[in-house]
Amino acid sequence: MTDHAHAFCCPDHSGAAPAEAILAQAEARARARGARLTPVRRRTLEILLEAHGALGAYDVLEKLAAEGYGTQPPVAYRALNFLVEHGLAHRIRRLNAFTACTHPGEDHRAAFLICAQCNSVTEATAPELSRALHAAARTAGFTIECSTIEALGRCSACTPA
Amino acid sequence: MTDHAHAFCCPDHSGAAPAEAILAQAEARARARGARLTPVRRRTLEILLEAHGALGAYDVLEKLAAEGYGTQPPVAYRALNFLVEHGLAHRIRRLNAFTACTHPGEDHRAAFLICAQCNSVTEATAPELSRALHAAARTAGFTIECSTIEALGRCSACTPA
DNA sequence: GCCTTGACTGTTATGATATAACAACAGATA
DNA sequence: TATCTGTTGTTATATCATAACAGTCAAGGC
Ligand SMILES: [Zn+2]
Ligand SMILES: [Zn+2]
Ligand SMILES: [Zn+2]
Ligand SMILES: [Zn+2]
Repeated sequence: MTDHAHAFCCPDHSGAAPAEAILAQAEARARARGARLTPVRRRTLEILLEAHGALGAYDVLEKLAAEGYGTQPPVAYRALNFLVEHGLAHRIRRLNAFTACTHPGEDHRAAFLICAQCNSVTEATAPELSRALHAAARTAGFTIECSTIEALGRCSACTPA
Repeated sequence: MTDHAHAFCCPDHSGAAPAEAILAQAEARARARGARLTPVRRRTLEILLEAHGALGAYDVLEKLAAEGYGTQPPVAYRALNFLVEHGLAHRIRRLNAFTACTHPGEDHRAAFLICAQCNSVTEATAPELSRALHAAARTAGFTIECSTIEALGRCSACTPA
């Protein structure tokens, strides 16, 4: 499990309310792009939303399998990749894991803040950051297609006051 | 092979000269930190420096093994992790690969520009970028310990004029 | 001198992550 | 109906990474 059991660690998951709103947004976004949020895909997104922190593909697979979906790795990877391609989830490379996008619909270039203590992953929208990266790339004559920004450290809940 | 054979693709490797300078810097830096740049470790760094683009651990292992060093994965991973820990190499997470640091000695937080066409990896020092990331984190009450910034796209050599 | 210690290198074995290739099916379309 | 496309599922395999243990060697204490 890439997950963890700690309570009240993830600011974004302190209430269950936003999950439904995010699912509705996701549904709308998928439809708008001509993509189908099929049962496995939707359930995969729900699983990510239910999780505190990011989940590994095999963690997701375990849950899907237990619910009667396919039992083999491609089932999870396909659903996860679909979600990532459509901006409904993000891949956290440092963790070899995935997390639901906390604000789908917006066209965002986010940075991920990974808490080394409670494993929570916070998605920080940072337009300035994106701008700085593009500027640095331009200086090198490099054209960015996509980027990954991840930081490891302590979240606010895990930082002693 | 994570490597590639394309000629004149990597601006940083167009001449062989800098490699020796970097090795000398690396040696100095290691000694200054009380670390030993042993034969395997040094050779591993050389292998990374000789490579265009980043190399996977098993690519490095293959070369080490061919030269009489150990033949098993831990040999490569240990040397690579040593180099990363001492700032002499970097891990490129998107590629599951490693690249030599092109300017060891400086205490830098770099961004990596990965060319999707020629596989070259350019290390861009970007103080503003680092500053923006720390600012974004601070807003979220997050304290950064270390960070990863990687961009995928086209390098200058692979961009049609 | 000789023994202990700690860092280093090598091994075997295993674990964790990810994809290729193929078969079956369902809804859309002509 | 026949066909096409996208989706799901499977088996098998590839790729990346680490745990645990054994042998080597040089430095420092006795
Ligand atoms: Zn997002
Ligand atoms: Zn935390
Ligand atoms: Zn560097
Ligand atoms: Zn290129």
